[in-house]
Amino acid sequence: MDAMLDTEGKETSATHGAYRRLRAMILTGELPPGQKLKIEQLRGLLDTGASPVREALSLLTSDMLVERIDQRGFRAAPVSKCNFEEILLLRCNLEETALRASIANADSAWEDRLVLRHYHMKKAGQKGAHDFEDAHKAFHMALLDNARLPLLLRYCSQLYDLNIRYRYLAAGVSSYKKRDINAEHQEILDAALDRDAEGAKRHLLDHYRRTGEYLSSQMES
Amino acid sequence: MDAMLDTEGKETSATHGAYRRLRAMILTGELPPGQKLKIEQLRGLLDTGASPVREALSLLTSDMLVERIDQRGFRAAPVSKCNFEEILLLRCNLEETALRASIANADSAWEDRLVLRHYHMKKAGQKGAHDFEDAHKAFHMALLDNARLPLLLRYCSQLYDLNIRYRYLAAGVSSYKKRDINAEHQEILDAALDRDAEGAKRHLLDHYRRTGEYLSSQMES
DNA sequence: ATGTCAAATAATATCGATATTTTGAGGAGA
DNA sequence: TCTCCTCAAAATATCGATATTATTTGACAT
Repeated sequence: MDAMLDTEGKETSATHGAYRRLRAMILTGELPPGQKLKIEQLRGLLDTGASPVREALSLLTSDMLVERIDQRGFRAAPVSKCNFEEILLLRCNLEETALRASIANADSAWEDRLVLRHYHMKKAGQKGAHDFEDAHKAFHMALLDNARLPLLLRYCSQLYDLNIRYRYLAAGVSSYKKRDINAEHQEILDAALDRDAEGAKRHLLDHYRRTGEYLSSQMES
Repeated sequence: MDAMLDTEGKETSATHGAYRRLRAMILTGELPPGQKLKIEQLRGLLDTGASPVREALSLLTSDMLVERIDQRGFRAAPVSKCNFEEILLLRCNLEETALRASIANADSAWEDRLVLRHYHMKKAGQKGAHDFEDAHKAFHMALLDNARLPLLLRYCSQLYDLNIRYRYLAAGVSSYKKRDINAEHQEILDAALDRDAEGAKRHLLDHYRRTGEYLSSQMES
């Protein structure tokens, strides 16, 4: 009998809502690396109870976006060049494995999915849409998810998120899009559709390493 | 002024205590795969409040030992041959990377650590000590931790735990120790001390694959 | 006899409050 | 003047209770 105030009604549970919002704030840098995350402060910011905030922070700990310190609460995960380079290294390693397995399982349903994801990403990119990030991730995950290796996919997804956090922190998404990544994505897509594992892997890793060099160069802080 | 009842006093926080105990119960199979984990039931079992139990389950979700279902609570992660094989695959991939990086950074301090861990493991194994598992994991992690890649190490540790869960579920620890793993460990250690990356990797992966075949054969259920 | 709907039951998710721990400041002693 | 101890203030961790949500039971209609 609480008057059904949730007219927006998007979130199923307060915990999940807090999780998504905090996650977005950390990924975009709105909550800067290393910042102390006080329950009370966040409780006010998200206007919800302390329990959902606390549980959301716990969940973010698994994603390595939040660190828990002894009995002293939580803080946003710190960043470092070392950490960034490790993320890049692991992504190259794991995504190569996943991509090869995906291509090994290739079928026409997967090809259809790839083409669609790529199309949606291009469309979102042209409109400068807010959901380009989501479409971009969906395309990259679609490249990998035909491997049918859920643990591996989970790790790739985690590392992907950690990486775009660095992209946001370095310069925001705009400068990233200045480079012609359309051509790079097209190359990856074409190779995957040709079931050319070696070529797809090369294009994909080049794609990541190029972004990596760009970000690394901006990170002399 | 609560009379200082915690004479055992090992646990720093109720949450962490609940986490460790639940983790152990899931790894050993005391809480079988797929079982519904009701808060009330666990609250009684660990005699603590509902909040620590809830938070511990959240943390275990990150370790992929517990699954969260919609708004219907938690359950112990299910097992399958597929899942086991994926764990084995990822371990081989990730541990090879970590081991090579560890050896590339080799120094005498690391060698000392390795020798000590190996000695402790052997000692615990001879006595049939309860803490053989801990020593075994410590040795394997010591092989990898000189890579100084914390994310990678974390993944390896997670996968290690998921793997010993299958070992417990298949037969308990006893039958595993029947095989002569001492020789295998010695080969790995010697190759690592020789800074022979290729040999160490071969012995390590053989070690895992042999265990994997043994467990796979027992898993026609 | 069976399928469907509704009420009862059980479990979860959330809230408000308390107790414990940590942090910081200020004062006493060296 | 510096160090260490004590006390106050703030934040966290935990508990008990409530409201919300799912599940089951049972009755009724088909």
